[in-house]
Amino acid sequence: MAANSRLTIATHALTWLALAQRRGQEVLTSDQVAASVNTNPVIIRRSLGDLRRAGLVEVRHGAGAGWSLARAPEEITLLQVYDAVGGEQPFGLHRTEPNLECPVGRGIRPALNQTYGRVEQAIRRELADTSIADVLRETLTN
Amino acid sequence: MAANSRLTIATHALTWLALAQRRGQEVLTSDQVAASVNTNPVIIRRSLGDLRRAGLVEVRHGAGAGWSLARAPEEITLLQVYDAVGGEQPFGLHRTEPNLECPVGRGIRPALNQTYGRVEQAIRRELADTSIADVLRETLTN
DNA sequence: ACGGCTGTAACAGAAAATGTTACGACAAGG
DNA sequence: CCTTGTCGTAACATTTTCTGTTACAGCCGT
Repeated sequence: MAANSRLTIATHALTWLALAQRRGQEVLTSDQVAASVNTNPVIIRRSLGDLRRAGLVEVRHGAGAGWSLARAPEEITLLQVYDAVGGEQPFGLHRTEPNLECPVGRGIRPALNQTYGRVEQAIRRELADTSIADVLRETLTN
Repeated sequence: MAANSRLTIATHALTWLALAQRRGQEVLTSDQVAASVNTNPVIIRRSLGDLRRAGLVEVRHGAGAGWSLARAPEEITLLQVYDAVGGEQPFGLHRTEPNLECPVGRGIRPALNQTYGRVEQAIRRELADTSIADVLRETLTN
């Protein structure tokens, strides 16, 4: 299984920003976030860069720079994060085009796209139901 | 995106077996299935081997060997296929353990597991709603 | 102007999925 | 019982993707 962890990394960063904000810390640097996630600061800058383009976080440059949430944790859903970091399809179609001379090879891709589309919608519904505030609350109770 | 195509390959093979069966062809060899999927016969043997272990297909050895469905196409759901081929999680957790000295690093994995578990259940519900017979019908209308 | 931090390119490394070759095991049919 | 065609699986090659790392230019408070 090659599941990527981008949604996890981004959610972790946002949750950490939310907690820091609540504690009165205005901004966090990518080094500080990286220390919590336990990875390289560049990974964090890439991830938070995606979130900035989606309008979920703000960045300050220059001396005393760093990241902060662009809106309240209750207003950020995991679906927004998923879209921001480039949501991936759970299932891939054929890597090489199937044999179009076979009736199954010809028609199966649209048929599967239909089913896979329903799965994707189900995923989106679940992700839309969870906010960063929810994740932070759950995180602190564990 | 690294989505793997195992569910797609397995479903394609089953759909092709279902159509062949309806046409009166008792068994298909892995070469014949591979020709429709447009891949290597070994890939098909591996995939159908998973399905055989799950009781979804039967195999005949020796001369005149090949594969056939072990039950009616209406009785095979994509959820069974998903489980047979080793369903993968849509989202991965951190690759390296987060910093456990940080409250977020300590509690976020169980929190995310909870949300990711709900997503997984939603996926399973959708897959359970589609059978190979459904896929075959959709495939032939396209 | 200085210093600290972001933004991004470029490359290295690792991991996973897929594709390929090869060969032993097996069973139907002569 | 021997031939023939196919499965089962190991071993390896290839491709792709994700992650990690280094490096450096750009920005902006102080």
